[in-house]
Amino acid sequence: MKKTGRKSVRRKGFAVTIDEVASLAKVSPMTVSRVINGHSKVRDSTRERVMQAVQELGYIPNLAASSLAAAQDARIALIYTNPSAAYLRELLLGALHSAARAAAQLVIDDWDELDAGGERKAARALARSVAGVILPPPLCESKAVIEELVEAGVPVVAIASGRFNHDISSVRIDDFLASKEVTEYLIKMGHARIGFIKGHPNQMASTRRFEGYQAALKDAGIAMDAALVQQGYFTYRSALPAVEKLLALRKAPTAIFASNDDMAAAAISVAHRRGLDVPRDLSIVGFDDSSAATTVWPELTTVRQPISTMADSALDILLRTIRRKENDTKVVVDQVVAHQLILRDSVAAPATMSASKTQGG
Amino acid sequence: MKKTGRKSVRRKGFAVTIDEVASLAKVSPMTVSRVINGHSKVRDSTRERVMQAVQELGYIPNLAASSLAAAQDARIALIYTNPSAAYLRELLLGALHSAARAAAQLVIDDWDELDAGGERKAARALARSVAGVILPPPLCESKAVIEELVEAGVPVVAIASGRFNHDISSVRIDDFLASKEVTEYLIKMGHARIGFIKGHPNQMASTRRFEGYQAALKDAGIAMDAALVQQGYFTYRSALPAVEKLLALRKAPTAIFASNDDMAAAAISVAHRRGLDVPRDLSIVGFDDSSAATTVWPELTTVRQPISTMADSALDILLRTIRRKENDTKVVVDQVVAHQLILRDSVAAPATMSASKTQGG
DNA sequence: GTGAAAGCGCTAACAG
DNA sequence: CTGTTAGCGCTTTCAC
Repeated sequence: MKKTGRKSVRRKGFAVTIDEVASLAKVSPMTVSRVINGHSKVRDSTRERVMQAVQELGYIPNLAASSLAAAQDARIALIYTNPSAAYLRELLLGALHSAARAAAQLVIDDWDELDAGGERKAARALARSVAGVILPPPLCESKAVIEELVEAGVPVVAIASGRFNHDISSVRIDDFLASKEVTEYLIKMGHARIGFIKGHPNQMASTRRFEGYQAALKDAGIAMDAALVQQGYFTYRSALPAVEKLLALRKAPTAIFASNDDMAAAAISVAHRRGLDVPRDLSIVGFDDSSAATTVWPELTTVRQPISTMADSALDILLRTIRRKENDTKVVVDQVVAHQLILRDSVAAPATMSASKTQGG
Repeated sequence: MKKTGRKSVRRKGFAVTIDEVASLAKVSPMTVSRVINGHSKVRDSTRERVMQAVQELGYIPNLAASSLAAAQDARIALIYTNPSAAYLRELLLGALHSAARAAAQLVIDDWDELDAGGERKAARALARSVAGVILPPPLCESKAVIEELVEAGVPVVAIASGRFNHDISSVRIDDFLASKEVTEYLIKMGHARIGFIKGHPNQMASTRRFEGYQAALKDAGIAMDAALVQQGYFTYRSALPAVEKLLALRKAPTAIFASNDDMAAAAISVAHRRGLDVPRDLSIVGFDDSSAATTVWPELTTVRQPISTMADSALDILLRTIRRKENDTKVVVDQVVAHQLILRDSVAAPATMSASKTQGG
C-alpha cells in the first residue's frame, strides 16, 4: 500500500506515475516498466493496453527515478572545445536524446579556455567524477586527455575522430571513402581541375579527407597539381585566403572541394566577390552537411555526417561498456556509420564542357 | 543496515555515496546532505569535517537521487521550431546548465513539422506531462499554444518574445531600446541613409526592432525613406533580395541594419558580389551576436542578446513558480535582461564623409 | 544542531 | 509472460 499510504510524510509530485498507468491498464507497475523500456517478453495485447493508458494519462517516465533504480545512473561527460555552433547543436541534440532514453546523467563541459596542461588536469579530475566520456574533435586527438582518461580506466568514445585509435572506442564515418566519393562525383560531372582546401592539421579527419581526394584523382588518372591544394583550418576565415589563391591561379580550378561546409561557404563568398557565378563558373562542395550548408546561397552539395545519430551511438556504447564493467571485460569498439552524399545546387558541369565561354554574360 | 546489507539483491553503483562520506566524517548522512546543500544550521567544525571527507572521497552527489528525493524533479519542456543552429545551441547550453544545477528534467521537443492544429494538440498533451514550458520564438507568439498551456495551468516562460504578454512570464531584452541604440550609433558615425531589413512579421521582436530604428531616426531629425525599409524573414536567404533592392537604389544607403545576424551576413555577401567593400563602401550591423556574427568576414557589429543566460533564467523562474504552486499564488514575471552593443569590423564612417570618392580603388 | 525513519518513482532479481 | 519484493541515494519530516 505504498502509493496510497495516507499517512505519508512526503508530498507526492504532481506528475503521472507508473503506478497510475499500471492501475489504469490493470497490470503491475513492472509490466508497464517492461513496455516502456521495450522488453520483448510482453504479450501484444498487454502491451497495447499499457500503451493506451500511457497515452491517455500523458505519462512520461521520471528519469530521476529510473536512473536511480536502474543504478545505471551513469554520469557521462560530453566535453567540447570550440566547435561550430551547428556541430554542437547536433551533438547536444543527439546526446540529449540518448541520455533521456537511457536515463543517463549528461555533464556538458566547455574546455575552451584550457591549455594542454589544463586539459590534462581537467581530464584527471573528470576521471574521478564520471563513468564515461564523449570526446568530439579536436579533443579526441589529444594524447594527454586520452592518456589520463584511459589510465584512470574511464571508458571513452571519440566522435568523428577520422580514424580508429586502439585505446578508445570511436563512432565515425569513413572520411576517406566519403571524400573519395565526392571527388569522383566532381570528376564524373566533368571537372578535372579540382581545388582542395584541407582541414585543420590537428585532426586526422583532415588527413583522411585529403587522402580520399588524392585517391579519386589517381583512380581517374588525373595528375595531382600541388597548386590546387591549399591549407585551411576548418573555419570560414581560414578558407578566405586559400580560396583567393586558388582563384588567382592562371589555370584556376573549375571546382573547389572544401574539407567542411564553413570553408565551402567562404569559397562561395570569395567567388561572388570575384564576380563568379556558383555553380556556373565554379562548382563548390563542402563536407558535414552542417547548418551552414543550407544557410548559404546556393545551397551546398556536401556529405552528410550524422552527428546527432553518432552522439546517440556514442552514449549507447558508453552505457553498454559501463554496464559490462562488472565482468571487467574491456572492450573497445570502432563503429563506422554511413555517410551520404547530398546533392544540392552548388555543383554543375564546368562551363568549358558545354560551349567554352560563349555562355558567359 | 540498509547500505551495508550483505544479502542485497541489487548491485550497488560504483560511485561514492553520501553514506560513505557520512561514516568517514562520523556524522549522519543527513548532516552531510545539509552541508552539501548549504543549509545554515550546521556547526562550523562539523561542516569542515564533512567537507574534508567529501574532498577526500571525491564525492559528487547523485543528481538522480537528490532530484527524486526532493521531488523537485520538475520536468520542464523546451519546445522549438526551426531555430537557427546558433540559437538552439545557446538555448540548449543555457537550459542544460540550469537544469543540471537545479536537478530538473529537461524535455526537448521539436515541433517543426506541426501545423497550427498540431501545435494546439501537442500543447494540450504537453500540458499534462510537464510542470513548465520554455517557449522561444516564434512559438512564444502562438496564441493557440499559449492558450492551451495557460488554460491547463502550466507555467510558461517566453524567451526573447519582444514584448510582455500578461498571460505568461517572459525573459527578454529590450528590443526597442537595443535597436534604437544601434541606429543612433550608426547616425553618430555619420550615416544618414540607413537601410533596414525587417524580421519575420510573426514575431513581435521584429516590430520592436523596427520601431527602435524609426525612433532613433526621428530623434535625429532624419526623415524616414520607405524605400530604405525592406521585408526579411530572419533567414539568410530572405535577406538576399531585400539587400539587392537596397543597393540598387539610385540613392543607395551607406549603412544597412539587418534585424538579425543571418540577414546581416547575407548583406555582406550581396555587397561583396556587387564589388562593394565592407565597411568602407557600406556599413552593416546585425542583431543577436549569434555565431554567424563572427563567422563572416568582416566580423559583424551587432547587439548581444544573452540567449544562454536567458534560458538559464527562464528555467529558474519556472522552477520557482512550480515550487510556489503549493501556495497557489500565480505569478507572472517579466524579466528584461541587459543587451550589449558589440562593436566589430563591419561599420565605418560613410566614405562620402571623408573625401567623397577619392578613396576608391 | 543533529539524527532516525520513511519514501520519492522506478526497476533488477526472482518466483510463479 | 507477469507479479512480488526490495531497494537505488538522497532528502523530507519530526523528534531530540
